[in-house]
Amino acid sequence: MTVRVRIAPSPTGDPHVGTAYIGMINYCFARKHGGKFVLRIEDTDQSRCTEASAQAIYASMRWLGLNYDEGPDVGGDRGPYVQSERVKLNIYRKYAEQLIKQGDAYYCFCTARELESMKSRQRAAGEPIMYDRRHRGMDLAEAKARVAAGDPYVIRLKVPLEGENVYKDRLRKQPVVKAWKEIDDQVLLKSDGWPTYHLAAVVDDHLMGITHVIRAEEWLNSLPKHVLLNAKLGFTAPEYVHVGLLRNADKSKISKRKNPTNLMWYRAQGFLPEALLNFLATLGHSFPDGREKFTLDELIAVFDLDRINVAGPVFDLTKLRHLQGQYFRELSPERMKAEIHRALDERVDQLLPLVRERMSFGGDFIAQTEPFFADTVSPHVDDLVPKGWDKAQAKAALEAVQLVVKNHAAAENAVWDVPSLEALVRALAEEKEWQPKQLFMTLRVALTGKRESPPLFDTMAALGHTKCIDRLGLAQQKLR
RNA sequence: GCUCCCAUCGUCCAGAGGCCUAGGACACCAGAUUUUCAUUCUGGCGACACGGGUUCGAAUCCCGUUGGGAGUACCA
Repeated sequence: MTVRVRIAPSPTGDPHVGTAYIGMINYCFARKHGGKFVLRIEDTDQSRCTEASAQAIYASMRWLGLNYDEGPDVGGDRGPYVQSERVKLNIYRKYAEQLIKQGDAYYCFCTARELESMKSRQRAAGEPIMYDRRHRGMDLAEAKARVAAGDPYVIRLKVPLEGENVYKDRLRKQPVVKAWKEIDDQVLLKSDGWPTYHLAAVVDDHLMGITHVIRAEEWLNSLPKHVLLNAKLGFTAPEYVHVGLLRNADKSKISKRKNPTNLMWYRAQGFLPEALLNFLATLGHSFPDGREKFTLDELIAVFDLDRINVAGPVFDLTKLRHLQGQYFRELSPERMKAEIHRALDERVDQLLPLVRERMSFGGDFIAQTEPFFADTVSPHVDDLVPKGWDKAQAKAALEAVQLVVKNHAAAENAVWDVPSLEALVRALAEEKEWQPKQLFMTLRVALTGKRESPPLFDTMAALGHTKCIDRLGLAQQKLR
């Protein structure tokens, strides 16, 4: 049996680091066993999925070097690899109807409102929250008549009422036991006629000849449904393996509020794909000889699915940065130069509008923008005190602005841009009855170390809040 | 609430009953090298969640407690 594995991301939002993590494991498993690695797009949620997001997934997998043998943009003979296209081929409905015919699924005509009140009643009563199966016993002829009459409906899976599902996940010591009565009669076909994840994934894994489904732990609870679905549909089920979820520092499931989860972010930041992949691989997997820096090919050589850790690892950028440094320093001069150019290009694009009018030669750019690149600036004390002000006043002004700006930066959805900064500082000047001319000069010197600079608020915006706050504080110390 | 999963330094990983006085990496601290910084090197700090079993012997097996996580959608 040749191994066939897949990743099946949903194209909602940015390509996710969790997809890369699971992708890496699947990729290694496939390569290790001379099998195939498939990418399938699961876009059965019509309201949330976008084509742009799918494109971003392809691009980021390619960037990482997680090259799939079959997928939407590379083809393959088990396609199409995008579920929305498969919906149009009527693939899923056929299986849902087969289940109806067999008596393993049924029509349900509950409205969203009905379901909602059912839920709130159960919550109030402290009961488990589940669909109460009110249409499960409906006569099939009657149900079909309602369907024919145009009543909106879904198709639900008939889950056994008693007994339990026992599944041996190769990563866990004990078999996973789950009582059927804990499991809902899952919707298989939605009222829009599209399949839910459960139906689509099981059907496609079968049709695409997937032998091992290696996925995140969040799916463990719905495993019995997938096992049942395979059995009722007469499929030989793939082996299901559940690996730990990536975590935030507080151990919750990794989220973009607490971590950079967007793969495009890493690319934009200049992280090297080798470093990211290496880092991801140290999460949950280890080399028998303890090595922690290795290439993808080296990893494949020793990869062992049974050595994957089930406990969800905390995703901590610190170690990634260390690895990134190692990889970066090993770059050939040519590649390093290319990386530098890339980083520089971005900064030039950002800063050019600020210095454009002050330029006479290309090289002027370096001197003009020096304060933006420097970690710190050293303003001259005399320059910090404009004509008509004394040291104490300049210091008080810097302190006030620093406070205002700090609060602004810490605010929930603050925008660090020119208009908001200008409004902020001008309002302060007005309140304190400070002349903008003098105030702005003090700020300019504090922020850039010079009496001449691009416009103040553009400077602040381009500098970013961390540097602004730091430099405002430093200047105050100079005035003591 | 209910169900399921998990549990070794701050973090990532090693440890498959005696090789464990628990090992490595990152981070942190100290020292050496470096004109400085970074790199590199050396050293230090630092964990088997708790309680019961099983066993001659438990980080390792079992049970319980506690803690954490996930699921509980016509989202995936």
